[in-house]
Amino acid sequence: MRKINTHDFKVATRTTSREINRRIALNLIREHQPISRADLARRMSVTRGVVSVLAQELIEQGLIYEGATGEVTRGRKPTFLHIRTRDRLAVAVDVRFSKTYIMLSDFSGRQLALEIYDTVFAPPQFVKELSARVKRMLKTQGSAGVCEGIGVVVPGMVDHRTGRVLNAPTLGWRDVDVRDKLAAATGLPVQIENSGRACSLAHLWLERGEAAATQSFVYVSVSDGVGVGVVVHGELVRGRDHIAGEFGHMPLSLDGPRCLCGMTGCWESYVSNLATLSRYFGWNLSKLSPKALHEAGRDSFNVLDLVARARGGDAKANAAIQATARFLGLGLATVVNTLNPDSIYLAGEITTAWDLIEETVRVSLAERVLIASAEGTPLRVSPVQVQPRLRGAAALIAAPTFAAPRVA
Amino acid sequence: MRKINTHDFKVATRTTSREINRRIALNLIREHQPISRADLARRMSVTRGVVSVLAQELIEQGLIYEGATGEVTRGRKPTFLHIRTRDRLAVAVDVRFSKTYIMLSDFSGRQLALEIYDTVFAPPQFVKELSARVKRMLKTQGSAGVCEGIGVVVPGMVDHRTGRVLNAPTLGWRDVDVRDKLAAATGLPVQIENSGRACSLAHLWLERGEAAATQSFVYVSVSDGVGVGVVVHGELVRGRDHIAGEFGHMPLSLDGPRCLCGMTGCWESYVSNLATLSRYFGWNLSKLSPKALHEAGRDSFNVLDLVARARGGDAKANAAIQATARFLGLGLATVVNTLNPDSIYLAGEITTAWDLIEETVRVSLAERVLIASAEGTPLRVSPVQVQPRLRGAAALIAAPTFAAPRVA
DNA sequence: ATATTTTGTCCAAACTTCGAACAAATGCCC
DNA sequence: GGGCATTTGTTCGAAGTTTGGACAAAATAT
Repeated sequence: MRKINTHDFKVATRTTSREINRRIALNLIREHQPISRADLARRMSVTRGVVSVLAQELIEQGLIYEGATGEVTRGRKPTFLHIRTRDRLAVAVDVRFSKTYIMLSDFSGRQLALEIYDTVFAPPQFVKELSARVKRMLKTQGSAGVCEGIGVVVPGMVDHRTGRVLNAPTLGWRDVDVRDKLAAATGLPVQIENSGRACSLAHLWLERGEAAATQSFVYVSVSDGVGVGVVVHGELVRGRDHIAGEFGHMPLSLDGPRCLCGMTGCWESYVSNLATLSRYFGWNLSKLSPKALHEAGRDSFNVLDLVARARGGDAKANAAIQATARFLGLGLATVVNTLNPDSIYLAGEITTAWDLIEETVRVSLAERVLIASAEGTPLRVSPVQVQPRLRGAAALIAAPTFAAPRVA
Repeated sequence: MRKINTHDFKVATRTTSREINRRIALNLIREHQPISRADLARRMSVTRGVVSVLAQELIEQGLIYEGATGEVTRGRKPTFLHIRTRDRLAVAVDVRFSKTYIMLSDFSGRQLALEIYDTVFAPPQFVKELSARVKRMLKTQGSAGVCEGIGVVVPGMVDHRTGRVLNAPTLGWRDVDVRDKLAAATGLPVQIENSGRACSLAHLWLERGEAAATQSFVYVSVSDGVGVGVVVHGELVRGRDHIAGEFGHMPLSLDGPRCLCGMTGCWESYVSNLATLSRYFGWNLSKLSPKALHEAGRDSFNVLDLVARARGGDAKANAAIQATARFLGLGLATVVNTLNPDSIYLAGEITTAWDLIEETVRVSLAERVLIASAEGTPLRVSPVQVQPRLRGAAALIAAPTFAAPRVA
């Protein structure tokens, strides 16, 4: 039950009904393709006549196409409808401390090309280098279709509306305009988003199958920091100042370990890769300088190695991982108690040890969850190889095509 | 940008546009009444012809009525349209440990009658007593209009969909069916909701003026416990297990004081009325038995008295209040970091000392908020006398009349 | 008195969905 | 092979919408 915003509403015109139904049809085709008009009509509970017109319009708009005819036991063979995603392209960019990733993707999130290079930090050079590489990639690899925009994912706080990077400590960026500069250099529309939120967008817009059914979920990505994307009622929550989802900096204990953000006791300071490694090596985070902390995090030995040692029987490694798992669960309990999502998705290096830590996470989660039924909140691990950040960047461009029309 | 739920959508029919626009018109009339058709047409950017038809239908449905003609400098005088709320009634019930409150309210949340009696705990007797009183109240005071339902607010966890009280520790209720029993006894539709969430509903649906503009806010009610209602994009978040909003039990420090819920270090255990009083009297909560805790909370000396002493120059009283204010701000920081609402509304006895504590709350909030702009999140105190819980109960019944139609 | 302005209604045009009829395509049965 | 049933996809009139403009009514300004 949504309240109408009397300061920002949209009245229905005589074409609104058609717009709504066209968009519903598009999403049903996306989910059930290949699908016939008759089948679509049954799913929508409208007459085949209406679907015929809707399909015609979607074909004219280039959003779907007619494919082969299907087989049925009796009667006229249906002509199948398909989503046109193959030749609609997006460039996805993931800027990280060490490397910048450029992926050419189609609108279904499928990877067509991938390029990795050392991140350039100075914003003007960053834009110059990136736009040159994007243009080259589109020239050599983009013959399959038309590129409709560039999605950029940044580890830090981003004002998605204005396209400015408010604060990305690992890159050393403060209030930097990336979107407009990059748009000017490439001539393509650019969208920019925080990495945690981008991952949730990837899940919301590009995931297929049963996972696509949840309209309210939280995506928690644990790596150098803890990135979180919150999706409520099928919509990403960005918030007044575009910082919604920063669960990483809620306190587990106000006087806990020192966090990179400058505060103490943040969830992130208990579960980040650095925290996990610190437990193993016995580092005292509060005593290390910020610079030393960063270098420690970039060390050649990382959490994946630690997981390997734990699997190899290293008890100390396992203990470090289990401790992280425990704090992961305790923090997730707050996510469950406050947002009570349909499910929680986890990503990051530590999740490669999911079989080792699931029990510990669940037990500690249950410890601080208020009612028993909420202990059953599904926890799902999103596999590392799907590159949620890059897919999220692509989703920034692809999503508007499939979103519900704004109404009332 | 909302994703369409392909498993639960609603196609547009030929009457959908009209439904949408009728509902928009209704809400605009509600906000700007008295308002003429012509003015409404300008606000909606549609022709007066359309508004004429919409208004006619709303009149036939009994949702609005024509009032006096207005004054205008030139031209034909407009006939004003008004919302019909005076003769549409709801019964609001607030069940608390000591007393049960019954309010007869119109659809604008205005109080027509109020009855207070000692709470009956045994569920069957509770329903019997309550339904008898409701019926009597409607007979004696309800001549002004038609009662369209009963809204019940309970201090505990509630499954709003099934109408069951999952767990209300202060009442000693576990998995009790209230809604259907009460509906059967009175013959009226019954809605039931948790008190924190109900307060946010009151704010969302019954507040007038600028406060009504925020579509994303958090309502924090501090009394025996901490009740929180989360509204995102104009819609209350209930969650998978109907526990969304339980910020009261997120940890500030995992090894903090014992909470009534059985866990330790919950925000509630730092800022509840009991916690504030304990600081003043030097109680050790962890050592008191649950029963003693309850009795301490029911003592004759309460937070209002403590505030009075602080105003009177009692330094110890002031210190206790300031400590609570500090923890209030630290907890609110997590609300800001995770949901980043447009504004936060505060209620409860402690807010009567807002002039004394605002600075402390703001400073500690700023301490743990991630970016400077978010420190400016408006904190507003909702005055005690407006009875947010009872208004929330009324909102449960009144809201469906004004909600946006479900579409796509 | 007349002109001007504003409100509210009315009507044809354009655009929807809805329901039913119809043509096309295919398999089954004799 | 011919008829029949079944399914798909299109077409068309009916009914419900907004759109844009015309028009009457009502009130003030000149």
